[in-house]
Amino acid sequence: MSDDEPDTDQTFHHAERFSRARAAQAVALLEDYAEMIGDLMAEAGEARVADIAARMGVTHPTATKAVARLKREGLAVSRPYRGVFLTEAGQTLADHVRARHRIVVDLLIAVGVPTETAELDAEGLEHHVSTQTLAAFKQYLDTSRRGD
Amino acid sequence: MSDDEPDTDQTFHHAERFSRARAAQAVALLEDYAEMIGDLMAEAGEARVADIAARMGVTHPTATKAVARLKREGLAVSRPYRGVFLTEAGQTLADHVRARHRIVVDLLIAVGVPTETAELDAEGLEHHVSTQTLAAFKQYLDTSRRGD
DNA sequence: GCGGAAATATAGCCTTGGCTTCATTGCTGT
DNA sequence: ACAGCAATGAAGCCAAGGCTATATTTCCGC
Ligand SMILES: [Mn+2]
Ligand SMILES: [Mn+2]
Ligand SMILES: [Mn+2]
Ligand SMILES: [Mn+2]
Repeated sequence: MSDDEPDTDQTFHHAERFSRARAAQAVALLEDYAEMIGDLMAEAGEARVADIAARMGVTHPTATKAVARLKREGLAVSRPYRGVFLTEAGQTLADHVRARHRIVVDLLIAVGVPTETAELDAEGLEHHVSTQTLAAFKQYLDTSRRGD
Repeated sequence: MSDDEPDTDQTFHHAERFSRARAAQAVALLEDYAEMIGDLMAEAGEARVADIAARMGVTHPTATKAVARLKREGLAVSRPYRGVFLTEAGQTLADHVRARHRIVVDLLIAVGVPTETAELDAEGLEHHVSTQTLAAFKQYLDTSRRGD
């Protein structure tokens, strides 16, 4: 700084903000994989690595690596050459993520975003929506549905 | 899949969505650094690595590496032991990112998110807001400001 | 002018999350 | 029963983005 630091606390707030965004991003992949594995189990009865990879738009080894991380974090289990299954914790996460995803899409649509665009943007957006923001979204959808 | 692939195109749409989210994330850091360097130049007349690192909440070598990537992408220039400067392209990006950031914060507040929370979440959210969504946000803010 | 402190650069390490290539296993049809 | 193909696993490469530790340069006060 050119002068004697009149903005030390502002700098701190900036740092805090970026730090939170990085933290959110760090769990984004786990969230998406958990949600998707839950979807596949519900739709097809099982979640195979090949299906996971296809839906994520990545190669099988990449999906396998992600599954390994899920297992390490206690969110999934799997036996060699068998499918992938969510643990209790994984299922809970999947359900939460799915619900949040839907609310984010609905809010985007409610404020005028085209449906297709809302679906696309929500996939990245959702991971940065805090519980407070999610609550505000719910409230908004509720009151705007009621009184129109 | 258990049966003969009735959802091939749905799988494709999923993959497309995740692919877009990954692409957005890949440029998020460049966007934040560009915006911040622009801010520092406007506020202090120059952007030093130490200040950039402090605001990003990161160590100096990390900031230096990010600046190296900015230079590689043609968004910034710098001479050893001197400050960092945005190129024409970098300045354009910074301005665009700053404007988008503000609109995202404003929209969050407009739908009922507490101000402080809006500031925090926007830092991560913004990078996944497409031009279509941004346009919808602008429109919403405009009409809700006009007719209340 | 110079010496010490602060800023900057450099080197090297780690994890994440992509990829390709190749080995191994499972499944399925004849 | 088994041959061959599909699915999975294993190994190893790369870039991004974080870190620590150390070297170098600049700057400022005296
Ligand atoms: Mn997502
Ligand atoms: Mn999602
Ligand atoms: Mn940001
Ligand atoms: Mn921002």
